[in-house]
Amino acid sequence: MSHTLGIRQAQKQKTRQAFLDAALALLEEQSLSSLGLREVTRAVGVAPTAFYRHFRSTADLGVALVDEALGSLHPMVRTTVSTTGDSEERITRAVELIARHVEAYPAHVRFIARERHGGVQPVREAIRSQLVRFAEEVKAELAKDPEAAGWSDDDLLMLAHLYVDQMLITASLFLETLEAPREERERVTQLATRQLRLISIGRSHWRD
Amino acid sequence: MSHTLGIRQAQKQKTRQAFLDAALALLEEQSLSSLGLREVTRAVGVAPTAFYRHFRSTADLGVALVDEALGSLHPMVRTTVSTTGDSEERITRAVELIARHVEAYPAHVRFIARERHGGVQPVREAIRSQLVRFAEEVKAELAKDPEAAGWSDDDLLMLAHLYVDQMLITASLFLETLEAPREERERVTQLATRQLRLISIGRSHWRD
DNA sequence: TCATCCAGTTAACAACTGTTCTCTGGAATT
DNA sequence: AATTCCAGAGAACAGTTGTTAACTGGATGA
Repeated sequence: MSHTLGIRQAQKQKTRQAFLDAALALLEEQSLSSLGLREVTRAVGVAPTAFYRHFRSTADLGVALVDEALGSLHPMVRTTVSTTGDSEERITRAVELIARHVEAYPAHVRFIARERHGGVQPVREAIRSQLVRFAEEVKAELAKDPEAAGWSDDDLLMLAHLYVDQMLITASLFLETLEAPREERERVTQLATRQLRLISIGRSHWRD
Repeated sequence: MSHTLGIRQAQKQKTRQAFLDAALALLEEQSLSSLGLREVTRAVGVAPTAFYRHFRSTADLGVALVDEALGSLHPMVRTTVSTTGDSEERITRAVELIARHVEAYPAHVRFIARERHGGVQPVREAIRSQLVRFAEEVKAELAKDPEAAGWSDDDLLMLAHLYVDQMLITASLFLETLEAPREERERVTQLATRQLRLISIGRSHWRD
């Protein structure tokens, strides 16, 4: 059910996407709070005033970038944590999936890591609410596991947050090794795997 | 052995500290990469050119702030992780210490959390190297514990990094609840405590 | 006491910023 | 075919930015 957009709407979405792409590129070497409106329009090749047709401010643009970077990631997270295979299998699968994602969308990952605690409040809030959603989804998957028998809701959510934070830490570690020899990337893989393994062990002995 | 500084050097250090304080205050609502030199001098109440007598650039100032925020924290971390009391006792002690520190130096903590993945490379590097030092120190303390028998150096460092990252996550959580009712702060305390407990359980079953 | 030093000042520079108002030309609607 | 709509352009605004050069006056060391 794809409703064909008019020529006008299509062009508008195209320029809007150009804004997002240009901003993301510029944000590899600075923070959102120093990103200028004119800077972005210059990179897109458009008049400064055109910016206002799409965004109220650079903060607004930032919120849109959060949606682009995290919005489409929810199904992926769900299926990754889903209960197929044994613990060790799931861990290596998760770490590899993070590595692939960082390689495929480095700018998105960098943006999220940078602005999660960055200087623009609405963007921080947008990221925070997405991460809370992730944690809730992970919790829902964890609850399906037979190992979760006897776990309180609070404890499940606690573990889910631990996993989500660990995911972000691992992603930003991979980011740093993007231009490093694969020996370094292997080291990060091993580290993240063992950290997840330790958490997994703690999980299986929690009820004691 | 305190060598009395001349009037001149004393004044210089005083204004330098005024720069650091003013910058830290301004950085509560923005990132370092958007902090202007004139903005800082205006806040200090001094001519723009005076800035160059102390720092080459705002990035340089940022590195100095990293030292101020983390440099004096090493002994505290050492004694916190040190092996006195049982596991549960150490955990509650650590969480409370983090809470106190965030309350006492919120701006420092915010600065570190913000600029750890921020847009200024030299500052990121400075923070990274300090965190590596923390991890090494935590590792050294962990090694003293009888529970560390049979642990490889790599595994000890892996656990140490897990603790350091967890420390930062907890600190930034407390930061968000600074102006919230103490009910919220209590919730964060409980969450952080249980996460550390789970890690601790994983640690004690690691050798299996 | 006198010459040196140097933290902070003053003035000026070209370049840049966000935002407003007015205009245009092609798509969309009637 | 005639009218409305609206994404983007153009020009102008008052303020801001980092950096340079030449200066002042009080602390410093001979």
